[in-house]
Amino acid sequence: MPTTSERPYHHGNLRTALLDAAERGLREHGVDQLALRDLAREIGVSHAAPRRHFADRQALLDALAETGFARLDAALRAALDSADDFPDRVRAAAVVYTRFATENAALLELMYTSKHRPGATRITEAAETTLGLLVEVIAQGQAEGALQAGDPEQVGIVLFATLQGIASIVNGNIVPPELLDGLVSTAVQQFLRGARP
Amino acid sequence: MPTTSERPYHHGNLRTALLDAAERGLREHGVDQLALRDLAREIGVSHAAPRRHFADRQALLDALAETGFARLDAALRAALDSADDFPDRVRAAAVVYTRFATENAALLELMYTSKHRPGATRITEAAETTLGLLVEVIAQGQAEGALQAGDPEQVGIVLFATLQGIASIVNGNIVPPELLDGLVSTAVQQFLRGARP
DNA sequence: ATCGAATGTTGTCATGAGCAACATAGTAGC
DNA sequence: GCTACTATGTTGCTCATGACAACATTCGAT
Repeated sequence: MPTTSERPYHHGNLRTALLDAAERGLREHGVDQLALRDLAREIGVSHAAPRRHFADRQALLDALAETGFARLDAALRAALDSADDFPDRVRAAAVVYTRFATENAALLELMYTSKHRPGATRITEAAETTLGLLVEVIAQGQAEGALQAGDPEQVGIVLFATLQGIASIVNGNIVPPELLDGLVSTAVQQFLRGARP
Repeated sequence: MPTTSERPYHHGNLRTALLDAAERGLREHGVDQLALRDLAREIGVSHAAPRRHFADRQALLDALAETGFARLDAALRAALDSADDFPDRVRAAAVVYTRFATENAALLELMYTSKHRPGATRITEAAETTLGLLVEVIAQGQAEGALQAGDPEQVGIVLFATLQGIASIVNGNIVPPELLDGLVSTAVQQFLRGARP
């Protein structure tokens, strides 16, 4: 623990401060504008200080992506836990996912592009975990007889893809944000119709 | 026409050469690695030459995105033209779109992120045109009675989103590319089931 | 043939990433 | 307490790039 309170001259938790500032910057100005040096300036440390916590810029971005998945996961789990009915679970997951994805557009993009590069296994794993949540929902739905039997992976991925796609085109301004709720609702409805026995 | 043969010293069509080189670079090394100076070097012009054709780096990226939409559009139209049956049209569009999207992953990302910034109206329009193709297919399907009535926009967007989402997660390595065809096929099947009268 | 518009070139600046050498602050062992 | 040792920050470089300005060359219309 820090000695007194304010700035122990070793800042205390630069890493966290960097991540916080980075997320704000990401949200407000986009990835491209995110400069390690800016963060350092904003926080009040020297331009090389971040390097002690993140090997390079990409490492910071990867860390952001990782926490992004963690938050998304938590939100999804919470939503799923408070819905018992199967269609309700699908709806809840859809709403929470698309909401997160549109409210954290830049972060989401990071989450889905940080992984291209080899070595970002933790991120890929995080993404798979999230996807796994949906697949589980599907599997339960099949077990309950609400869905036709079949590979829950396939079906879950398609559902996931639809949500991701909706978020993607809304974030891309191809479609106005006002349509979001309606689209999600249409998608869920069609999904339930298309996948029932 | 050039004076002799090789390099008219005014290169002839730097713009095209830049776009070509840029697309290769994009495909091979990603957007982040795409440097105007590299392109200039590769082509053999001075580092400031590109500026005559693209006001800044982003302008080049925007142009790339625009040609991307044009190519995608052409591919989609061709596919749609050679399919008469309604389900076939949906299948064809789905296959062509996802194929293009996965074979031009970096370009696609560009196409969907260049538009965030204000002023990229031409790109947004291009995206809307592409989306319009799908909406048309849906409208026709409804007219043929193959789909339940409803707002073709809503339905078309959802279909589009699903395809875009599938491409997105494949490109993001969240699911292996081998699954692509199966996913597309599942998605189309479910769509047709979910949206029929 | 001449003049103006396109198109390229050289040179410069500001900025940011990455690295290394050094400084300081906590911490563990004695 | 004192002395390493380690973690964390700082200063000061190098390098690459984007953006810009001033200048050069070529092309095309009159």
